Amino acid sequence: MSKELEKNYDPQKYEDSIYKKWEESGFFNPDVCIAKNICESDADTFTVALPPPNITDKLHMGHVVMIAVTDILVRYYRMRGRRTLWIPGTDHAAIATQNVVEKKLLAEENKTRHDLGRVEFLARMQEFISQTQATIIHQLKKTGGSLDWTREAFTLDERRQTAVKKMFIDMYKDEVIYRGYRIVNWCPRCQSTLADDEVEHYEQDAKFYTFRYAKDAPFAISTTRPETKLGDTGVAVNPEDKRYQSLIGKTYNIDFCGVKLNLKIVADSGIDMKFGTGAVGVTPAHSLIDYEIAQKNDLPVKKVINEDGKMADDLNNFSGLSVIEARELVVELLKNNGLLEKEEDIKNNLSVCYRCHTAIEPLTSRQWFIGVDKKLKRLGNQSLKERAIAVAKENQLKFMPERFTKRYLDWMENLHDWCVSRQIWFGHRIPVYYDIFDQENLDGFLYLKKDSLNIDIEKCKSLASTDKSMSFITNIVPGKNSQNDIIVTAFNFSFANALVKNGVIKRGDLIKSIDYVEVGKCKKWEVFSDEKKIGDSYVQDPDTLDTWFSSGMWTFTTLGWPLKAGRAGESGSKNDLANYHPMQFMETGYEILTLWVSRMVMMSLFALDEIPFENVYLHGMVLDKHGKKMSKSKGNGIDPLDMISKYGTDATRLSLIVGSTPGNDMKLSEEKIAYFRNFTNKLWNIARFVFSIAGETRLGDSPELQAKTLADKWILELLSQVESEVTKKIESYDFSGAAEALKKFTWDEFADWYLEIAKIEGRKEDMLVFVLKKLLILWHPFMPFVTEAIWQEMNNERFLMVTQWPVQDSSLKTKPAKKILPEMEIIKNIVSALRNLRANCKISPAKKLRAVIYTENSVQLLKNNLELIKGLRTGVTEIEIAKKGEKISKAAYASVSACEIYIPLEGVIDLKKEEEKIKKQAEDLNRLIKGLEKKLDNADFVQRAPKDVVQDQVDKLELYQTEAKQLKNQLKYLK
RNA sequence: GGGUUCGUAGCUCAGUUGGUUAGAGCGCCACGUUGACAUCGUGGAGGUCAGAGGUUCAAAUCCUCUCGGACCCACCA
Repeated sequence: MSKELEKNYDPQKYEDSIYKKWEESGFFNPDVCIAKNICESDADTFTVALPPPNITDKLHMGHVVMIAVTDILVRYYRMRGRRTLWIPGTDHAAIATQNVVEKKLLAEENKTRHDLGRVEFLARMQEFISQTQATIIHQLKKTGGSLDWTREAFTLDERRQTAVKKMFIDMYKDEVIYRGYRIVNWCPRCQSTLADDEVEHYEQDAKFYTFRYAKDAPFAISTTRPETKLGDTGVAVNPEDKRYQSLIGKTYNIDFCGVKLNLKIVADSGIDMKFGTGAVGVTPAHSLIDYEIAQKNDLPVKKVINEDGKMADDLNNFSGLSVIEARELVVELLKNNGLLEKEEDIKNNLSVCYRCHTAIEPLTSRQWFIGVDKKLKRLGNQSLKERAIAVAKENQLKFMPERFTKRYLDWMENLHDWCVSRQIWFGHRIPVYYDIFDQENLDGFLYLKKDSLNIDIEKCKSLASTDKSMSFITNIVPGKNSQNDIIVTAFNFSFANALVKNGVIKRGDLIKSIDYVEVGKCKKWEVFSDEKKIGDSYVQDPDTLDTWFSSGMWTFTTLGWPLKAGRAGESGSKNDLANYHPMQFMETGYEILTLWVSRMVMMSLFALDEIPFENVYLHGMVLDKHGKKMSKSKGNGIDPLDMISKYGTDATRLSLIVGSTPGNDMKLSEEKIAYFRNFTNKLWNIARFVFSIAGETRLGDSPELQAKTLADKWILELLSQVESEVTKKIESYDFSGAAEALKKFTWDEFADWYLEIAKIEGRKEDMLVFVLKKLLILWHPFMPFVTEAIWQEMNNERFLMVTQWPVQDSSLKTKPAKKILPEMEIIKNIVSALRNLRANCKISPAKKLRAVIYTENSVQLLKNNLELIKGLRTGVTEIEIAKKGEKISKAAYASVSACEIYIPLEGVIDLKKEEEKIKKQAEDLNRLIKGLEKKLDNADFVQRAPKDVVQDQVDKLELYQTEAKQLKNQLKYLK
């Protein structure tokens, strides 16, 4: 009785149930593998953290690449007996996710987050997450990644919150984190700061204005942004510039469009004398470069654009105008007063927010920074930047492909302090607290939640009138302050203090009802994580941390940090940090090398003084078949889940592996995926055939193997070659090459030759089962589902997933020999030649033919394998074999492997046509021969080239000459 | 402006330190359906390796330049 498989492999039928079985087996978890003796407790580790997909994402092809690549290695090393751990999780992606929910809120309820308030808004966020997070996790499981779900993490869950707080506090204590008043990238729409690399640049048409500030100004300046000139506090010139040298150091009081400017002329060698007028208005509050010039020259910083993208209060006519309106007004006034000297069209780069594409405003703001140049005792008196550079230079941290090391180093070397505070609500809130009743300079305001306090307004008014330093506002006009749409009452700190002192409000009640505080004005703060300490007296900083702060900690928070490291060699997740850090591998797209990878390195170095991972493999982008980026708006994206349900996970994954190289973009088409679906089906049918030959009872056994025939020896030899080739290629990250070598063996050798031979020779149960099993093992990392499905059908008790990878015999040659088992090659060559002759002469395969083969040395070999030659679809039913014989005329002739083959053709085809074809072939060959002869006549070549190369050429020439002779013979015999 | 990367058959791409007649899949053409597989088989046509120069006995491969595409970084005040 043989077991029968379905005619076609149906991935839908197997994938989900197999994944469930794997999960239930616990083998994704190294602790279970150790307990069940799949690996030793002190085996080498292979640890990876899955780059956590954003919770708002759907899975895209990039994710599948990442999983396919990593899963190949994870499964491979698991089968090799390493302690293998791959930790899954999701990322809260602060700004991105908040944007999605805010858009939704606006569309569905026409509300902003301020309408809801922080608590209610975060509740909505939570609601949203609970749906989307489940989606992405479900999708991750569909990809077949062998992830240890018992260790699943989320960048904003409770453990990560504890870790982030500790990290912040530790960094603060070491003065790596500091509070600074600096120029930052501000997105007026997101109402938040952005990191430098979250800003994108687009070229646009702009006007370049050249003008004098006023009639009495002794210089003209040029700018594309005249409105910012309201904030100028200086004018910079090149110290070499003779036009302005005499002015350096002087100060001018100027009326610029009705606004008083106090401009000091300073020298800066960075100024290009040839560009514009050679004099640059310095706007410290709204340009990074100007800010730096201002710092060097002690110029004051004057902020003229507010966080809402509108002009500041004290600019008379300009106040409250948008940036664009202000620009138009400035230009108009300049024109009216005859101050505008030039107006040119130029191209310049507009900076926009990478999330919402709103133009960003550089402006000064009080923010939290990570000082990358701060020397740290814990890092041997090196800075984060220095250590992060050193680990890459010392090759502790390796990149694949290597060229990305350079990009990493370039980026690191130019790194500025990193602004980590974000003015959004969704994320890790900064653990900084302010006692607003204990501020030396109480000029800040606090805004109350709508209807949160019942206060006697009249009483407040009378209280306020007693002291000039106290003020309060009610019913603020919406829009004047970006935070105030819902605010009806605001106090300054002095007034709040007075209210508490006079018993109008209880301190705790006041703090509870605060919606927003201008903590930027506070000069004292505390940093701690102690919930009890917070009590009723502190206001927490409203800001949250840059999303990369927490995702930068991913590699060690997923292993339990800040819990103690635990004990290496002992099982259980409490020992993860000791057992599995640093990780061995990180796989991600090259586009976030700087955004994320570099941050993980710094965070890990700070927390543990260890690199987060040893190897970084960067994959390219998946483009559509025309080489365009896949995007939702273009609608050219290929949805991996559609592909998975249509063609199966294995085919989808393989299509992303074969034909792609690390670091390079790849084009993907549905046809390519379909091709690999065909291949999974081919493998399935190989198994189906083996099952039909070998009885069911035998499938589970590991038969004692006996190679009985030539073909048996040949296929085993090939198999062992391919084993070592695949192993080698996986370890050197050549997944495409490994899969191709395997595919070649599977399809071109095993299926096309050996299975056909098996049908003829018969009694191959053991051989077929043996090779099939090996094939399943070798294919498993690449195609986990179909291989496991077949394995399970073979009644194997153990999972294929934890079956041992064949251990390599190190004596095996690394390069496959050109010809394995020459006798088998002779047979194959003859079969090919027979097919070839027939096809060339366009003889229908149905037409039975007779052949005559003359051979000096292989008579016995051919006679032994006569049935093979006849049976392997040559359509030759009668073969005469002899050492030598009489010449045969009017026959197709071929000579391979020292065998002369004749197929009498009289009455079968048009002999004249055939003759012409052969003549043409002979001409081509002669050309090759002449070339080769010339090469061998060249003394330089013969002397200098390696001997084996020369020998190759000599052999080749001989071969050609023989072939040429054969063609002559062909002509001869055709007549 | 600085840097990276790519340009190989009609299409999508391999081609590892220079060394067989530059490979594969799709598509195309011809023939076929044989005891697993039409999601299949056999055979074939198709390339001056973007262009020019150089190094070398030997270049798709190394160097220089040009053209064309993609990307990264910096940035014009």
